[in-house]
Amino acid sequence: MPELAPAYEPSTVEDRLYRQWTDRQDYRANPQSAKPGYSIVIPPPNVTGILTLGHVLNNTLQDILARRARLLGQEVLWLPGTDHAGIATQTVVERTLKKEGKIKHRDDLGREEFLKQVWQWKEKHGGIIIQQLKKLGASCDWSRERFTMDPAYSACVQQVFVDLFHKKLIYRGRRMVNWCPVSRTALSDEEVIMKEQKGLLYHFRVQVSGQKDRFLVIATTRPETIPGDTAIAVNPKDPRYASLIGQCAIRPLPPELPEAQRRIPIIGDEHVDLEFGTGVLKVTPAHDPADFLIGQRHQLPSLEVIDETGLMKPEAGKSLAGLDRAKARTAAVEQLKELGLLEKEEPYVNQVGYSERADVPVEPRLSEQWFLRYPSTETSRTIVSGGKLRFFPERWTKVYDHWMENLQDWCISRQLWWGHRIPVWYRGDEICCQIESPGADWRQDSDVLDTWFSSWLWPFATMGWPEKTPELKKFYPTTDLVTGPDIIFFWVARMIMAGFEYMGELPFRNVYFTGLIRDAKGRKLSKSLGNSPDPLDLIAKYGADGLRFGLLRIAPQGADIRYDEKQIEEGRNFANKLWNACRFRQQQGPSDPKANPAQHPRTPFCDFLLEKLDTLERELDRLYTQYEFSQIAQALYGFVWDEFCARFIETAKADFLNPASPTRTGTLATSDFVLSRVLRLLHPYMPFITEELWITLGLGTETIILADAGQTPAVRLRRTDPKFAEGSHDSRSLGRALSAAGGSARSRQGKNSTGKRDHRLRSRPGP
RNA sequence: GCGCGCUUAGCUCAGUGGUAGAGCGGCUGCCUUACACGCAGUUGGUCGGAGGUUCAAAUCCUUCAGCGCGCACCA
Repeated sequence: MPELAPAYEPSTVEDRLYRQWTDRQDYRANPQSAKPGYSIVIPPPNVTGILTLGHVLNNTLQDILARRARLLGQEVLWLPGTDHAGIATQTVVERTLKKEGKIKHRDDLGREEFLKQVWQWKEKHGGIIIQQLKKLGASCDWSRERFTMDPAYSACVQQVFVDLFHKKLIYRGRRMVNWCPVSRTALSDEEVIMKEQKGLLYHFRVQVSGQKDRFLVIATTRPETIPGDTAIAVNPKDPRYASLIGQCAIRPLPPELPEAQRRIPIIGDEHVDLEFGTGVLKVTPAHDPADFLIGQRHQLPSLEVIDETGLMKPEAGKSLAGLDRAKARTAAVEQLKELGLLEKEEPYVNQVGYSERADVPVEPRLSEQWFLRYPSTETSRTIVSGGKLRFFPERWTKVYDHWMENLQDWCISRQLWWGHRIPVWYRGDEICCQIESPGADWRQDSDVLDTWFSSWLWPFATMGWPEKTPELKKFYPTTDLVTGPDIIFFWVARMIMAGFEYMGELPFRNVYFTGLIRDAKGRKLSKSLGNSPDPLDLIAKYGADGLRFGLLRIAPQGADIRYDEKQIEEGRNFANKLWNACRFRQQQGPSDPKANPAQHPRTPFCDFLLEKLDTLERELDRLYTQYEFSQIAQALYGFVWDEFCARFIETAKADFLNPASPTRTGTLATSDFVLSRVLRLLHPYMPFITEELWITLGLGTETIILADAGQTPAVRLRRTDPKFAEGSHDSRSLGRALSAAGGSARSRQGKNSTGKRDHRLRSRPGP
């Protein structure tokens, strides 16, 4: 038995053990197994992404659940994989090619050649995050790694599209969508982030047609869209303006146009708020969702003045044409001033939708897109509100329910190249929805599908659907899903609906929502702020176990996490503490893997520790059912540090140092028994160090991964000292008893020896 | 505007009816024969404000304030 080093050195252990585990296929899931199944599908990270602290948190939690399930004797499948991440990946590749001077725009390469470049990029960078997860100790079944653009997976996506099309849940329509002028694609409502914007509210006058002195004053935040106005709306109940309904007004821009072409109707519409602004609304059906609806109600023409890249079109007039939206705003205001029509401008704060990826204001835009009317909505809603599919923390059920109650059709087409091509074919006026091309003279729809339209199938498409595979039989529905609340609509809700629609079953039984990791100042971690530590650096510095344990100990359920490197250091310190407790045991002679304290005379301290261990296990069982991961870490920390090291080991020294002590064998047996249990309890959180100690101490010959299987019942003891046991419920009185009985050996010796170290004291600088 | 959450020691947070807790930090002393990634001590809070229920409230109720988040077609 090699002697343990004085300090735990993760770097000498981790890679070696991980290779062993992989070589021995300890993580392989066997669908034929007789054991009860336990499964998790990984939230697939972006294929070109790199590991962040958020991933560390999320995947450590999954690893804990998976390893715990293995120790409880379950057949575990933790299914890994990556996501093609349409917009994100395409943007990165396009930007890189531009930076290298190879292209100015992806059109320079053409669709086919560009896609070749993306695949090359994926091959080169695609494996990085997977390798990083391995460094973390993730016990995924890597033989089943999936990618959302695998041929089999793509076939699932296409099949689902075709199916929903024929069910008439997918349709094509010319509608107002969120348009990102940078990515030049439509977005779903979920990909738009509302941001508060400090702007100005401009009041300008429009002349009522045929009445030289009659003006209406309109308040707007977007004067650049005036050339696209096709009506002026007032509330029919508004006594100020009702009489004007049916008349016309003269749109001021573009001024060079003859007045007849700028004459627009004044209409009455309930949507207009009497209280807001002046009570008069300009209606731009082509560039505002609300105005679009008004336009439909009144059969107004749509006049597009902004193009797909966010530049003003010629229709906007000669002084605006070609300008960017933002610049056009100032220019339009200048024009109004020159025309003497600008009444006033006042500071104004409003909410503006931003593109999640490109971080620019989205432009509401009228275009031909594909939409999905969600399937299986009722079941999906009640399964959560009825508590059959459980969310942790529970409050997210309300958020989910509210969204499900107000479902809007999902815009699923994207004007991108990287993604699943829409399986729809055209020939003249004919349209055909099927996977294979109907013939050479048919042209395929050029759009691809929203990335989430593929990931919503993840729980079953990764297990071989639509075939009835043994994997699906054994592992679907999955047991737990661990993810962030930020994708509750994007992903979680949609997976539930897809699960019911295609498997007739919920996709997972429990969802655990993690918190967001923030820095010490409470800011989100981000690359641009430079406050985002590299997990691999942390692993190098503190070990994977230290990182995992340190982070988990401060990750409260349902709340954001204030990250501080100090806490990872704590994790490392804890690993070292455990290491040394085992090292000390090792120095007393070989351990007995079958140690049974009940068969030996013991001290009261042994009994107290054994009782504490029972309490700990019961407590952990309870906490696991509640997904209270930080409390589990806290309980383990307290047991190892305070109960085992500070109390038990210190008192055990009396036995260890005295070979003649009658309770020596009992103390050794207690030590072995407790360590054997504690290492297994700690293993889900700290897989590397626990395996290393397990094998080195000889507590088991095989891996600790599959060590328990529920085979170790608690040892029931008759109290060696009833009086002591009665008092033992009060840990404080025990602490006093321990001190009296001879604890704190180190401290006493330290004090006793101070006199002998006068030379050292003297050598210090004087007071 | 609607909804949700948070506010407890200097910091980060546990604690859902019964005499205020942990870790870190601070301070004092220790290289001590498992561990200085450590040990022994010690400091520290009228539990955001106000009101109420109760024998008893950090905990339940009402209300106010501050912060954060989600949803929303007031331009």
